[in-house]
Amino acid sequence: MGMTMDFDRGTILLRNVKDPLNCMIFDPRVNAYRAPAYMYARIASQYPDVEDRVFEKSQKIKFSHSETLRAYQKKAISKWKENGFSGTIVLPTAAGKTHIGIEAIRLLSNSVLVVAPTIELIQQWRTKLEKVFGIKVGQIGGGEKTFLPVTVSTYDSAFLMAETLGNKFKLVIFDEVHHLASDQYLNIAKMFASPYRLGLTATYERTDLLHEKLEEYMGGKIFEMGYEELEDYLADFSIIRIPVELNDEEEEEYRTNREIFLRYIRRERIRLKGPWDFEKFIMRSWNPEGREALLAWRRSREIAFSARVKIDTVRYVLSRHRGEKTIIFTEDTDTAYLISREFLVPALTYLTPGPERKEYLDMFREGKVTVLATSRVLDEGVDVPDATIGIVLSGSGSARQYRQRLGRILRPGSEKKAVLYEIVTKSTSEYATSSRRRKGVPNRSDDS
DNA sequence: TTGACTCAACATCCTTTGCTACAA
DNA sequence: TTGTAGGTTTCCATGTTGAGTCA
Repeated sequence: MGMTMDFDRGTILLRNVKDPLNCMIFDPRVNAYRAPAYMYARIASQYPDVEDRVFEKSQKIKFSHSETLRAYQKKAISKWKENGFSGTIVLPTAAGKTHIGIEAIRLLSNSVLVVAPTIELIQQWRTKLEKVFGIKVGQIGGGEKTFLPVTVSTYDSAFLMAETLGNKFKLVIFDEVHHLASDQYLNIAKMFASPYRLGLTATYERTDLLHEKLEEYMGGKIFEMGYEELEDYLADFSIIRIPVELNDEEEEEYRTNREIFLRYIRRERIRLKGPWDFEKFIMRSWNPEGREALLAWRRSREIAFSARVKIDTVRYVLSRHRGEKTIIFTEDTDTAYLISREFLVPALTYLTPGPERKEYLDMFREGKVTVLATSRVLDEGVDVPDATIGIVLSGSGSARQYRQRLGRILRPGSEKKAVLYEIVTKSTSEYATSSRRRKGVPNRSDDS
């Protein structure tokens, strides 16, 4: 009796195993060994004589198209090849990650699933792939369930259908692969048998360090290039931090609230150091004092975010760049709408319905409006027309968000010098937050 | 198909000096 | 002695999105 290998709802089922590997667990219900599907390639190479029924007989697809790649893109691809067609490539937003994906697909000429976080992104991939290869591309997610040898899908749908999709694609490409590291989505990587894997992102590292888990499933980071090395291709840019002062009233209120918060954590001996410590604080705050401290912290943050003087500073910056395309980023929706009312510009938040969003973005592209106020919606995923000026009015300490926002004003081939302004309230915790997020981003700042 | 809901998942949320037990 | 690591598995709130349901 020869050994056989089948795909069974996200696992590999192995029968007649003589010497099982560590990753295999005996399942008495079916009298066979099981291993997570992602181990497929490793198992297959361990047992050359196995009868492999995991994938349907391989359907080589001919993709007649060759991309002309830039030098660094070629290098990235060859690294991926050297690594056995697996691993993650890290490139800034504007560096043409799609081209790399297309080249990867052409290279393997096999069934492929492209996974991306939003419907908009998978549609972009779909359109692009259909155009480049001249084929029909399937889509799973966003109300569709058409399954073809080349298919795009959202993370959500790929997760929901991993049991049935896991043995259909030899290659999986994860766009914005840092999402894959989260709890549920990681199951996609585990339940897919695909031996070839490509991750793409501009921001691999996560503050919660979960990206370390991607090593096992995606083959780790194999190529990285930052903004500095891309200089030749990108618009010239600079970063200017503008410190502003709270007015007396705000200062007073900020202090009061800050005190309440600090007093509590000092008394409870809560240290806020790592990214998980804040969770602990929340967990331990199931009491009136804790709640009060939490609310106070929230209030103080709010004050720093929406300081009156920031509005005036925005006015000043706008006057210096009249007519240039400008995006104003905020952390909360209220401030985005405040800016919208104050300067009579459109505001884009998660509350803005789809068609309206499109309309605003079109107007911005055509230059009918030159200023957009937005919360976090434009941070990732959406195809935003190029802007040359960015104003970060408030933001989190996330380096990812910061880079993404910077990426919004750094499109290749642009002649104009791009400027990112950061308006930060002095003597509040916002200053530290600002420094935290700047880690790993080229330091081209002049504080003024 | 659209449009409204609801629900679930994800991401961020931080900066400082205090205590205790253990390892080097 | 001096340094350093250090247990709750979950979720105060807000923002954002995708999937699913039902009219």
